[in-house]
Amino acid sequence: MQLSTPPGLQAIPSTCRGREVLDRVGDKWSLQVIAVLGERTLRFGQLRREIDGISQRMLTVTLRNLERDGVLTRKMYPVMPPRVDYALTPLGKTLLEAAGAFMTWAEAHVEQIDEARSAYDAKAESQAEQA
Amino acid sequence: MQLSTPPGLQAIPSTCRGREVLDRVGDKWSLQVIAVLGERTLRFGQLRREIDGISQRMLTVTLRNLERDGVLTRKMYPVMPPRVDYALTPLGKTLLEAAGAFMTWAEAHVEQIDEARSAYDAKAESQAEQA
DNA sequence: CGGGATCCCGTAGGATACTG
DNA sequence: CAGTATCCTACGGGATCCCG
Repeated sequence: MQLSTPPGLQAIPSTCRGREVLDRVGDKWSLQVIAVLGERTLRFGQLRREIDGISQRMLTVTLRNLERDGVLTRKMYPVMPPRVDYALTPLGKTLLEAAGAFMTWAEAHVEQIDEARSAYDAKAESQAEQA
Repeated sequence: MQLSTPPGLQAIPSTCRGREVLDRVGDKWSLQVIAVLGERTLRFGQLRREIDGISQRMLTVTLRNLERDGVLTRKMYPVMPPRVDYALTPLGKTLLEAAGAFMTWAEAHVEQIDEARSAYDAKAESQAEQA
């Protein structure tokens, strides 16, 4: 499946190793973690409080995966009580920018999507009552 | 959680209605459907054949969702055998471009991520055998 | 051909409890 | 504080069969 990019349209490279990346970063929490770490280095508990609704389990899992992918670093201080700092790597920062551009698109069009959704649902409903 | 965009880093707008969009388009098949439709209008069966591994069920639900969101149009011809054409809307084309930029980033860095992963796993393994 | 209806399963991810 | 360990459920998504 080779894409012959039509004029004016950027193709999604469909060798699609890119999907693997999306599988990793497209989950429920990764982008939000990356977003808040884009601001500054944070500790575990700070992340937990900044990211609304995340469980400590999912925060741990998400952080481990992103660390494994080289997106962020984990720095542990052997003190009591324990302290761990998380920060984006250079790779993570480029990811933030790339994803940010997409999320900006999403923000810009979410309203338009809502309208399309309402219109679709209204039409579907009016057709349902004909039965 | 308001983001004060640090210098040089594009923030992910964390009002994060954008997550809803990602929830929709970040699933297993949506981007691939959008990608192949970026080339040209296609019929159901053509889509099915172009997108490797998709089941007809998932193709149907994916198409319905994207139609509902105003990303693509569904045109039915009342003939026998049935014929249905799918095409991107203008909204869908802007989505393709935004997502394409992100996927391009993913393609560009997937190798770097693989390396990070290998390094991480190797280190984790060497630490495991110390126990 | 282009689906809808069912059945079924794996897994992402939430809640809770315990630990160094 | 920053996790790890279990348990449990909802749901994404595959396989299969049927229908206009």
